Amino acid sequence: MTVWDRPEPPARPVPLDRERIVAAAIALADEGGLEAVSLRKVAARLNAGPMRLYGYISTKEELFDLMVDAVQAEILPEERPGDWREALRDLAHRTRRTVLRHEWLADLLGGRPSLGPNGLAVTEATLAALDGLADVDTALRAVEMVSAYSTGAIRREIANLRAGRATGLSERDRQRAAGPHVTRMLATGRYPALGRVVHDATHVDAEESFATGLDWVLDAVAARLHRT
Amino acid sequence: MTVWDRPEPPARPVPLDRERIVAAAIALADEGGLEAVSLRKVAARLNAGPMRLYGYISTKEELFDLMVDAVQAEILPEERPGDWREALRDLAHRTRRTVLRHEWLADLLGGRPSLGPNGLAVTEATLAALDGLADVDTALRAVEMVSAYSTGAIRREIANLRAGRATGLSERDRQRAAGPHVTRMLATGRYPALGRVVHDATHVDAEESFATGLDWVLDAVAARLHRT
DNA sequence: CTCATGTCGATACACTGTATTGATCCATGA
DNA sequence: TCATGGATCAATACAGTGTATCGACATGAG
Repeated sequence: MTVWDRPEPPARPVPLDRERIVAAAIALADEGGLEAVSLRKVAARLNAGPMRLYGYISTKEELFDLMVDAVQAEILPEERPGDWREALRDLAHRTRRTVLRHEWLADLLGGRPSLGPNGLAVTEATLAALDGLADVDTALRAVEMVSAYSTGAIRREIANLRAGRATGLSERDRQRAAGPHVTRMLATGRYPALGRVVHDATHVDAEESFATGLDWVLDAVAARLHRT
Repeated sequence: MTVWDRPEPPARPVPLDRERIVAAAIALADEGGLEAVSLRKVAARLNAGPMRLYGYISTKEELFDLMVDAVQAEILPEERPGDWREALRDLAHRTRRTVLRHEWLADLLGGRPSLGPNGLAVTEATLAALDGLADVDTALRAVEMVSAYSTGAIRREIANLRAGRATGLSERDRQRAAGPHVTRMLATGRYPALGRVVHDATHVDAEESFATGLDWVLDAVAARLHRT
């Protein structure tokens, strides 16, 4: 058997690690949303068979967990501002911007506890902002409230954004015209208060709306802090 | 051809409507979570072929929308309490209890705008609570903030509940021991504030935690109302 | 050089949402 | 009364999913 008869040995498989796998999955999700992430496509992007991934993760959910933790690194600020209020505000806005960069994050954030290193670091940073300003119980309550508001508000923002994209209307148009369906519903007269709002509310862009709500929430925190 | 040769005519198909379809889907979701809802299973529960459903809905997402709207009826109170604060609190707690009855709702609520009749009715009821107490802009901001907090907090509660069920630990144990993984992470010393909280925080059950956070949020609303 | 070990990928399975297609029914017009 | 048109429904089909199983093969030890 000469060299010419023998086939080349199979290419040594590309070395793999979780980081590479997660990066590929995130790239897919950034391009086509969460439903574009399939184990087959992730593996294909790494020149590997689908089953190869099961050495590094044991379920697709675990891949999602890793993805969330990876992008949560983008939330962490380099330096902590001195003021607690500024720190909390900054964290909330960084979270929002991160989700805007990775819209699929809205589908996962809050869906499971974030126990990865970066997820814990975000919680740590939030708690640290209130360090020494309140007893642990108050601080915990405050952090939970702020993050509940943030994730809820961000999720709605993304939902509206997607809905707007689907109907092809701009955000402004959607609030006013609200689409033929909502217009018809309002015409029934069964939603008077809602009708007034749709008709009279002054439009504010999403970031400002988020910021205002956040300010209210932070006011609530401030009230409890100073009471101590 | 005698009667004996001819087969019986095929059973007239069971009449179908969206209500029946949605009810079947909700039953499936209540039993086995959202991922237990497949068009095939829903159809089977109604003695119909899968394709039959496409006369009533044109996509699975639409079925989800209908499911959400259907259970949102459970949120609406029979009578509106006089006090705005009581009204908002009641709506939030009703939302929470509804999600606890239908855990899958946590995965959908906030994921898309709720534009069905009941979804709009919930928004209407929330807005109506503040009617005449503030200008439309303030009222809208308040409603958005309260509902962002509610959905965010409820979603986290369900997430924790599921995680606890998965590890078999009770809610109390999870907060203290937090599982071997978190214990190990805390031992690294990289999360000092978090460590203090896990160690020192007094345990409160989920409902009380939700109620407290909600009170803070409502305080923030009150502050803006009286300012007018 | 041989053998055991453990890793990798092909195959397979049960299942998904949905498009297409063909049969079967009812209501209508002649 | 019969034929015909149109609608309704079920069967089949397809491309894709997550994951279990298992055979082959390269690599390290003896």
